[in-house]
Amino acid sequence: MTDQLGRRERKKAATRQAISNTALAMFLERGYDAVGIREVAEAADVAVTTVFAHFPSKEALVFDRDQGLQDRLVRAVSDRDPSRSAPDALREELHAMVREFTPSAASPFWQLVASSPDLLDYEAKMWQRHAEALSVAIAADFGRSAPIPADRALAYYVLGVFRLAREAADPAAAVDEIMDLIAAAWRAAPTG
Amino acid sequence: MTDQLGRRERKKAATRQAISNTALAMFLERGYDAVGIREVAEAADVAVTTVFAHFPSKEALVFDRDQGLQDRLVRAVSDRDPSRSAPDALREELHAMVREFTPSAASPFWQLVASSPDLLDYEAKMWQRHAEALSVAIAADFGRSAPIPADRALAYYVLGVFRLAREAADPAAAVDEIMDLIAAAWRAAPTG
DNA sequence: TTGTGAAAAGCTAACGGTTAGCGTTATCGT
DNA sequence: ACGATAACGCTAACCGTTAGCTTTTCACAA
Repeated sequence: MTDQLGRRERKKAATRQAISNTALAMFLERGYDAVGIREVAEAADVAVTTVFAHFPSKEALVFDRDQGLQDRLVRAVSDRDPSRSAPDALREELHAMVREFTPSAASPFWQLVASSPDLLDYEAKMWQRHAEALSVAIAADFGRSAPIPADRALAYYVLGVFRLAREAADPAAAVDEIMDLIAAAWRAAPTG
Repeated sequence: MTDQLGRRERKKAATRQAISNTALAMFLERGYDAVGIREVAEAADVAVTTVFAHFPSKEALVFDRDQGLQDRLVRAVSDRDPSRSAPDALREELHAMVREFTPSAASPFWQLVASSPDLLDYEAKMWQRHAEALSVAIAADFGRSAPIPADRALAYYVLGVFRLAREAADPAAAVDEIMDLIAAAWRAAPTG
């Protein structure tokens, strides 16, 4: 578990963890807007500048955990069983994701995110950052080496399912309803 | 032109115009980031608090002009010649909009917007604010009194065309390419 | 072991957008 | 003419964020 990391990098990672843990705990306890960066730094016993040395923004403190979630859709396309269509693989993955983050069984974490417009905006941009990667995977699925606008559009639509489904009364049903639209659009996309 | 407005409201409107005009001129001349709110207030000869009494944010100063642009897509659906399909009407409207704001013949105003991430974000949110209105119009087109997730998805897709087309090498071709996808999705949407 | 360079962390001070609190003036309805 | 209130102003601050510069801590080689 000591990972062959030098003392230096271990301490750096520890500082980062301490800041992130402290911040998340404070946000969950008192609310995102009610806790300032200066307070977080104070509680973690570091300087404000150190906080920003590890995290590019206040919002990034919150989302330090669920890294890797973003790549699930890309992998669902790229690493799928070749016998399945890409839209089918995406549909299943989206079902799983929505099941985890559905508002009824909402974890405190997602309630926190939902409580702040800043965090919702930041989350939306996190997804958009992966739109390009997903569009490349989709282009490859069509046999293209680079994405055309139609590929980017499909990626944009798939990434939107999560948001739209979360806001729907029945998220699981919404995933199917919307994926039916996307599957139809997929069939209409230029091939080769 | 005096509009039976009282002196009070005329003065208020005049102040608002003065602030907006001054700000936009300064932004265009020196760049959005290089001009601070305090400078704008100074140049317009008002207090900083007065600026924020008229505009909710610095970004809103820039977009005070092109109000009404947002409703074009909603009107394209609601007020169209009944002989045409909604996707066809939207396609034409989107072609017109992309023609006006294409980067080649970009007006200084749109160059200003493109120069600042803050302004691009704000613009994106302006569109999203109209997603609900467009989804209602689309639901009505299907004979529904309230939008279902599929309607919201279609609205989301149509609003995305503008952004995707602007980033494409050939914006006009991209509009057609993407609208073909949307038309296919439209056909797959639940009816009634 | 010691010296050296660099990464990590710290401090101070500020900037720019935004807001709260509170007073002042002008205008409106009666 | 008068009281209510909208519009505006001033001051002072808060908050996220960054620049500039110093100090601590480690890695590595002489």
